[in-house]
Amino acid sequence: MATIKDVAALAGVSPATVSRVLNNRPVSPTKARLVLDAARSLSYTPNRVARTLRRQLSEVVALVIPDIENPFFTSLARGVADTAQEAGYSVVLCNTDGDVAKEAHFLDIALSENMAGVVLAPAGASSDVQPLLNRGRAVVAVDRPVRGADVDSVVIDNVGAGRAATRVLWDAGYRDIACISGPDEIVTAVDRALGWRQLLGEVSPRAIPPGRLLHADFRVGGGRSAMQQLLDLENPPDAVVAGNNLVGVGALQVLHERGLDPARFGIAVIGDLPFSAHAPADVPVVHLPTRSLGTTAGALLIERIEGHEGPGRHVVIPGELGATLTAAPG
Amino acid sequence: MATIKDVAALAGVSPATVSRVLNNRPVSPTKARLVLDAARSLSYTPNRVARTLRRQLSEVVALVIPDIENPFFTSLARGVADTAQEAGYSVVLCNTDGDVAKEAHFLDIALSENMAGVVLAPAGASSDVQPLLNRGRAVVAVDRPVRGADVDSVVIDNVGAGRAATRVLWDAGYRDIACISGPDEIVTAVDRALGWRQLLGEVSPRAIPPGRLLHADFRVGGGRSAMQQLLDLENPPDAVVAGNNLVGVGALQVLHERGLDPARFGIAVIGDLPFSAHAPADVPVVHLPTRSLGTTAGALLIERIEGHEGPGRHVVIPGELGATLTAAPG
DNA sequence: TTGTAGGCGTTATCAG
DNA sequence: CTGATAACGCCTACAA
Repeated sequence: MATIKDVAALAGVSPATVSRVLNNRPVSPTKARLVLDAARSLSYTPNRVARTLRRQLSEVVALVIPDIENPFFTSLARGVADTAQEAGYSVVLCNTDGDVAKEAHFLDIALSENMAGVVLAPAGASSDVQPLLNRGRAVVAVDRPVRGADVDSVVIDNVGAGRAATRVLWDAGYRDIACISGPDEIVTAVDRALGWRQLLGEVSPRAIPPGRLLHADFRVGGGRSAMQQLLDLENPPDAVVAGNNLVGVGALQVLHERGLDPARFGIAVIGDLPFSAHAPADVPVVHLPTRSLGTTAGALLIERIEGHEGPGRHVVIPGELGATLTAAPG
Repeated sequence: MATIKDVAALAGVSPATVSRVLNNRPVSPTKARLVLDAARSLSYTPNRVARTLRRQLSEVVALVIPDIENPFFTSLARGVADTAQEAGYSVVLCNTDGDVAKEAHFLDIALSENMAGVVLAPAGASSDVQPLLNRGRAVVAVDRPVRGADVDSVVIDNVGAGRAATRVLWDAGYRDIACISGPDEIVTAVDRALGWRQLLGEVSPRAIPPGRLLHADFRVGGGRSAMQQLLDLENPPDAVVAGNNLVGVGALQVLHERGLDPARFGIAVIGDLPFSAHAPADVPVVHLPTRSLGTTAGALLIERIEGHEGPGRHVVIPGELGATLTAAPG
């Protein structure tokens, strides 16, 4: 592998001059040309490890997410990558699998690899980003805030999303609306359930019957078992709000397996149904602009990397009622 | 940030000894304890950049894929990550978006970051992995082979998958079976179409009518427009083989929009339908063991990293006829 | 504008 | 078993 010295030797200049050319520092055009030619003929690539060691900062940023198989996060990832790449940073993706230990591991790697920044979609109740912050690294939380640290965050208006999903069912005439939300240590799940409860409190004089709120795993399997549980009740509800996209898929599977038509047993989903192969008409969806979530987080991160100081900024992005067909023409 | 020197000073030993303790080299138990305590109290983390610079090899491997939003690849990614992590390597994911330039960029990063290896799902017709190989880095191709370089590869039996999908339709009684495959510069697409053509040639005396093979984009949109095109023919086919999972989703969307029942207009999909919210009965699927694809590729990569020499090994994994419901209970 | 030299944090070599 | 020292490849004062 060619080093900066090899290039210098071939070009007949000092390594410092080569470095200057490569970093656009003032160098005489003659020598610049010499260096460029030499570099090309040796197919020289600067060693990023050495550069990072010296500069104390790499041009890589990490995006740490809890579930790479959830389209919510992959779409978000696209957003982050677009923004970061435009600013000259490469994004590497780290999948924590919802495991706080793995998350800690990746945060540690980001630190000790001298990465410029981290966009973190926290896996659990708390994440230790303090070492990163102490070293002056840029950190942005996305989807869920990071507790105990004043970092920028970009989140969905989850209460609003919960309200919207519930309202659409109420307006359609359903009067006993259950809610399958996520684990109660996840704030997004709590907030969406809160929105559901709020809206019902406003529109309905009656108290919510018991057993109407379920905390499921935020995955297909969680949605399935919760839905089964609801349908097996003595007096099942007549509609349900699915707390996220995967829960929605699971719930729809169960409805379909039991021969229940989504147009009769009401269902509204918070988050777009991924790769839906069927028409949207029957299933109202609160569209969550995941891509924007990502681009916004990416933009905040870049600003921090470029030196923005000050207290944490908190962006809340609203969802909007829309159709199911997200993976549609394109 | 604490360095190895700080730890050495606090423990009253030399940096070399600290390094030895941290790397499990023979050190007297007394000093080892001293070092460990000092390290803990300074919450010392070895600087990976420096370590990598010195060792010329990091403990990170890259997984380079063309479409992070395709569940085929995210599932594969899980497989690679599992295997690699077990062997002590961290996996970072690089999304090329099907863009050869981006792919080249990430390969370059892998090289100049001294990553231990790369699992590559090639984006296009050719990928330049030679610089990696020249430096002795481990490289494994997955999903598609890398042309012009003798690297290990793990691929699906695409011809077999094409045959299986076609056969199930033929056996169900369909006699005019079209095929929507992918771009003809992608070998997986070509092979699946080949399987389709092969099987029809064997079972049917008649020639295939014109316009029955379409090369679409391997995404939902591609499946949609191809399906529309087929249905708009003067004499449309009575069944179709969808060349991959996303094309299958697109084709099913169009069928549904036009009120065509998949049980009457036949469709078989190569690859599991992601997040299907409906019952599998109507849509036969050739299940592709993506996770195994990933774990196998990961295993080959680790072997190479650990020093395995010799010519490229080529693993072909068969698909199997199965049900749609992949995101089901669990 | 250019070159020399030192150091980023770690590990490997070589004495002791 | 342990310590001093050089080197990994690069960048950046400092000096010329």
